[in-house]
Amino acid sequence: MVKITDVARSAGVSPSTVSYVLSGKRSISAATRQRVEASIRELGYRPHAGARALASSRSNVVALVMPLRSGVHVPVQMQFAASVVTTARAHDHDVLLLTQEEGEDGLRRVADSALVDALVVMDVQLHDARIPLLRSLGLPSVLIGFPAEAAGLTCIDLDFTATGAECVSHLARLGHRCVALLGSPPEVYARDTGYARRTAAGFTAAARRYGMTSTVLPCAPGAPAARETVDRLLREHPDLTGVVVHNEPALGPLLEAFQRAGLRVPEDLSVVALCPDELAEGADVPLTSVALPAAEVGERSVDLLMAKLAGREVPDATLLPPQLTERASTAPRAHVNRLPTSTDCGAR
Amino acid sequence: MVKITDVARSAGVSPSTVSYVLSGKRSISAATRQRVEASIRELGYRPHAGARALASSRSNVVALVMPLRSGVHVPVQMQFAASVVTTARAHDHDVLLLTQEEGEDGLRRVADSALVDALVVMDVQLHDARIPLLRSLGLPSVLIGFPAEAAGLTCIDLDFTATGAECVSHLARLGHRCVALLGSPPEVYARDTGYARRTAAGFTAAARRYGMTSTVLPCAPGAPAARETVDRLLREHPDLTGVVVHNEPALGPLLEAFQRAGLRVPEDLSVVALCPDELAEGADVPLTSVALPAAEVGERSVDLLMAKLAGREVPDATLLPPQLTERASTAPRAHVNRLPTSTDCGAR
DNA sequence: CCTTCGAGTCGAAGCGCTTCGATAACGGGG
DNA sequence: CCCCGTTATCGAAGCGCTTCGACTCGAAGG
Repeated sequence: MVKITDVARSAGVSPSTVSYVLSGKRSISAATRQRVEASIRELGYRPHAGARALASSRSNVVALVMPLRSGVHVPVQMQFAASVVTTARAHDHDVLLLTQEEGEDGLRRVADSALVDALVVMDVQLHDARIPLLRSLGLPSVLIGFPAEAAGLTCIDLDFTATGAECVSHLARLGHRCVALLGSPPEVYARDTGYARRTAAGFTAAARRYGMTSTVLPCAPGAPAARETVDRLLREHPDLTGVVVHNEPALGPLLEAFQRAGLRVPEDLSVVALCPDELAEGADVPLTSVALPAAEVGERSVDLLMAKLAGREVPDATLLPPQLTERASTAPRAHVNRLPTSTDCGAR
Repeated sequence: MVKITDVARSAGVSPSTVSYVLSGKRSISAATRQRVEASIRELGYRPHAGARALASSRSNVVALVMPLRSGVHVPVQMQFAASVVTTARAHDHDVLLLTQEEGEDGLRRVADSALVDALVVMDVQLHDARIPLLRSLGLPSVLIGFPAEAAGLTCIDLDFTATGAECVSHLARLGHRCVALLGSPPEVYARDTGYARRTAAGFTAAARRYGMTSTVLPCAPGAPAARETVDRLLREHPDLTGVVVHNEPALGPLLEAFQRAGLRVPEDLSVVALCPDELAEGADVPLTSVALPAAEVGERSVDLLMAKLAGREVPDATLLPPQLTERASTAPRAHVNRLPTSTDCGAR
């Protein structure tokens, strides 16, 4: 193994000079720098990560805590992870993979042993047991998702409130007057998930602004439940012409249930989905949708982390604006003129 | 930060004794051990990973090289990753996540900087550029998949030859006499993928053993290509009653094409798929299938790695036996008595 | 002309841990 | 009773790097 003293000898300088060439923390004359860099290349020198971590108390590794078997759409998670790794590498950091199951002990372990400098925690719940720990750990961290008590923590996610609103706007621009949000199963609203409520809030508020009739209906998984939900919806709102579906597993069954109820998409019913683009594109009628921008979330979270590591101030909350992609499942409300303001709707 | 000298002082022993309690590399009296362990717990001591790595030249981290954006079924990759992380943790190791894109430089980097002790490399191609590097790196590694020149490398994968054979056996037991393997697109066979050929070889050999008529047909992705393949297959083999599909993206289109051609599954045609269980279960007619045992591959690869790290000898090749799960898509050939040997077919 | 300052370099002191003798205490065989 | 082999423990020497203070040298300022 070639070490810093070998490089130093070969370049005719002291080890500390080599170190300063590498870190840039002190000025080095151009001539020396070049000699050192040549020696490094020639010898194929790579600093020993452990030694470096010990001396500098920086490991240049960030932990990524992933829900490795959860229900969240897995390709989206992958995209996120890929983006985290790529961005971290761009900042000269590596990524240590932790599973959700390791839990609080795992976080404490990697933090206390100085294995990592910082943490990215995915899939944060409203009342997440890890929150107090993260506060006390003394390592910079970024959370994907917003817990109930987010003050002092750095959190990032899609802006679900704006997403709910954006879907309504889109339908409003198409002339729809009566819309519904088909959301997660009831237990999700009750449970620890902030995004469901925020979407609903944005949806409802926007509908009120537009003077539209709106409902929010939870929807259990499974085809029978979907049929039931649809039946009830159409019974209670016979003039419904637009729905927003924020429930990935129920999406297919719901669409089928609408079809079975005699509604064609988009002629009789416009549908906006909150789901990955692949899913929206793959549907029988390609769906107008808002996707979770996983790659961007990953990149931004690492950027935030690096800023914190550099001692810079970062905002507590980062909300990414929704991007609605118009596809075939939404159309102007039949027999109604499009509103005069109707324009392109955000598909970029 | 609490360090080993703190523990030593608190327990009234020397730092080296604490170290030996932790590592078990020298005998320690029960009394001393207990005092030390109590101090460790009391102070919440965690060895500094960097210091440990420096002194012991062991980082207790393994690298996992993943194709983070590839075409392989993503949930299967996730399952694999989860299994690797969990198993590694059980051996007191952590997992560093690398992307395929980091390539050879990435491997060299983490190896030379002693960031990791060992490597798990997924998605190994027949002529993988990383093979020579892995040989020269001096770190233990395990490859998922078999390169052309595997001698001296530790490789593990599903036994695709046996898989091809097992599918044929299943069909044979059901009385089928004329079968086809619908495989990957032509370029995959030409290109760098060992498993496609091995499946085909096992398939063909088994068919010969059973005295069956058999064909292997590549299949391009997309519905039109699927229809074309099916048309050709039925034209050339009018008495075909069983097919094995080893091509995940083409699976749906192929099934549709068969239906369109007037063949009902399983009444007119028995279908065996090589695909994840979820996909097989989710099909209109649940498919008899052989799944890639991702969790087991992950666990076994880490076990192999740990054995190598411990200096034990391990087999070069580990081939996991296929597990065929019988579902609704295969049935006895119509108007033909089941073979007398017909029994339960391997669904466990 | 002497001081001051910054740029550039070096030497040495650790960072927290492991590990290799060395040492001591203690039985047991000759 | 002495020597030897265990067993249990300690002290010290690093592991390879970063970083801090100190030093030198030349240029700029008074």
